[in-house]
Amino acid sequence: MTTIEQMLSDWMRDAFQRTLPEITEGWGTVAVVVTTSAEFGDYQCNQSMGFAKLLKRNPRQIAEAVIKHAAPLEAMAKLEIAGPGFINITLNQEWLASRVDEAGRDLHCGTPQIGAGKTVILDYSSPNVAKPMHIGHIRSTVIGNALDRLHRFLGYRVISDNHLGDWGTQFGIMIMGYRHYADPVALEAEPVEELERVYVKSYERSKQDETWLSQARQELVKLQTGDPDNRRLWQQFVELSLKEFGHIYKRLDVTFDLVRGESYYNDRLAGVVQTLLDQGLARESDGALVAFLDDEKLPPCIVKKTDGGFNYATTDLATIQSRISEFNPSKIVYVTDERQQNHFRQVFAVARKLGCKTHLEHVWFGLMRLPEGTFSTRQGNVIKLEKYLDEAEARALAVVKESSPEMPEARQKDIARAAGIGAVKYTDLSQNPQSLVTFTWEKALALDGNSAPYLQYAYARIASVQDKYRDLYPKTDLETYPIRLGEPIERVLAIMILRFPETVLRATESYKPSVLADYLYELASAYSTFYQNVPFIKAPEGVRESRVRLCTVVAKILRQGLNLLGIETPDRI
RNA sequence: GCGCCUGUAGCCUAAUGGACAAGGCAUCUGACUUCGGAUCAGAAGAUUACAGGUUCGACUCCUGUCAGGCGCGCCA
Repeated sequence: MTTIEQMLSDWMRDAFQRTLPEITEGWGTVAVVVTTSAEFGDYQCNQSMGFAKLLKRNPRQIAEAVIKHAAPLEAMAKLEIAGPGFINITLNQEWLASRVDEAGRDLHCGTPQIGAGKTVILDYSSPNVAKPMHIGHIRSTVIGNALDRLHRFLGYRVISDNHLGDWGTQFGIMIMGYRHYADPVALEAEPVEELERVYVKSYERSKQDETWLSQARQELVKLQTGDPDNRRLWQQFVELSLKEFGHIYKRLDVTFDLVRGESYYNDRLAGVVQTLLDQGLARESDGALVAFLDDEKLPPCIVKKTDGGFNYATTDLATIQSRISEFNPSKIVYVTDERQQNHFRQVFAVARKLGCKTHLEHVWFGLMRLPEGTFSTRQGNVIKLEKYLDEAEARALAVVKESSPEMPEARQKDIARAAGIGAVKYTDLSQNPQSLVTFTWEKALALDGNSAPYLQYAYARIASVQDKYRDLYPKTDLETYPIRLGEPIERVLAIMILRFPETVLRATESYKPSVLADYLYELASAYSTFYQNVPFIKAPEGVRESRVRLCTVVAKILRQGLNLLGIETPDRI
């Protein structure tokens, strides 16, 4: 299966090549794109202007010649030239209807399986052990998970890996804090909260108390050299943290294929540094071992500290090495906040010097802030993720109770959960990840307008149309009626349906789930117009069945699309 | 100081170098004795931070300025 955009682009390129044989290169730029406005048809090609410049010819004449040379195409209803030389394509009505029919039957709604046979590793979420997840973790988790689902949908073999921060120097401080300050009762009730509390307390003390600090360092060394007591403590921190993270991942419907913390790669660190030394890629500088990079703009990358310890760059290099040898991926994708851009540029540069051929991609997103400034533990304005999700569900529940007071409470809660969590996810997925985000409750948990509940609502209404139809016509086989696109809005819907595959591809290739979210909103919006203005159950036979079938395909796309974003689609809302 | 990123109606956000800059919130008008009103139809709201440049064509690319964010060898 190929997308319409792809098919039309190939066809158009062929027409251009026959028209302008004197041009020998640059054919890759010939492409057909969705029109900017419906008045220009369905798809457009802007290439005439580009070649006109090159050949010093009139772009409209080129466009006319191209149309003459174009091979006949079943899908085509109309080819027109407009403005300075745009070639506008209008698709054939019957052909559209048959493609909608096909998309409705296809397992992937017509999306090509471009990932078949390829492996991709997705590294996202990655919270630190012994610290509760806060609102800053939501973006990596939600965006990473959407990319995860998108890749799987395209046929990739995906290995999602939660690369926990479980091996830093903070564990010396942590162990000291735990031994001296931990409250067994609090530890029982809210383990990770308590771990964070004792960590902060121990950290504060280490800043004033030299003895404390050096004891912490010793505890760290003991841990890293395998001291059984410290090892057991550390193990406990990890387990407690994982248990609590697990609750959140369950609420967010996020699962990982691997949960390997930094500690997993500990044994490989020395080897990585040795390789760098052997290959002359790292050398001693101010007592540390440093890899210098060719790019002037990148600072050198420290791979071994003066105290002999390794740092996160070393770990990431070892991780890459390990992942490649174990999984042989075609790419590795990291989803983190913007602050790590330099770090990954460094690591990728060193990895390539070491001969890494795997495509390495850092997908970064803007930090979340408050209107009054940054989140910080010290100011105590950090919002815990658990609380954020609770608030989202509570707000949604209030709306459900208002609009469906007769509904059983358990049901109300289910819907509130789907809508609340959906809203939270949609907030992060519907905008360009790289923009700066200023957090407000009102914005993050909006339930109207361009939001998850709007899409869920559209879906639920379709589900109810289908139910109603089955009640009224239990014996009719819908499939025996053809899809017909009579009303303009039906045609709009058909075109929207057929754009799903190319949208999924673009969202994945640009690592922007927002591209898909945008599309789904437009689709739901078109559907709402259709729903509100065109009768279907009440339409005459034939038209009625065609419209119900169209609804079914829209429902399928909405469901699939929202699923790719990790957003539930309840049948009632 | 250097580097990376961001600047689009009152607010929040769209727009693979293409046609008149697209939506949502808030505001104002309309639409339920008819398939679900968390909806729909419509109105109003913009010198795309500023100044240059490249281009047939710039929110988009280049240069400079201003404002904000983030980062700048031994924390991850």
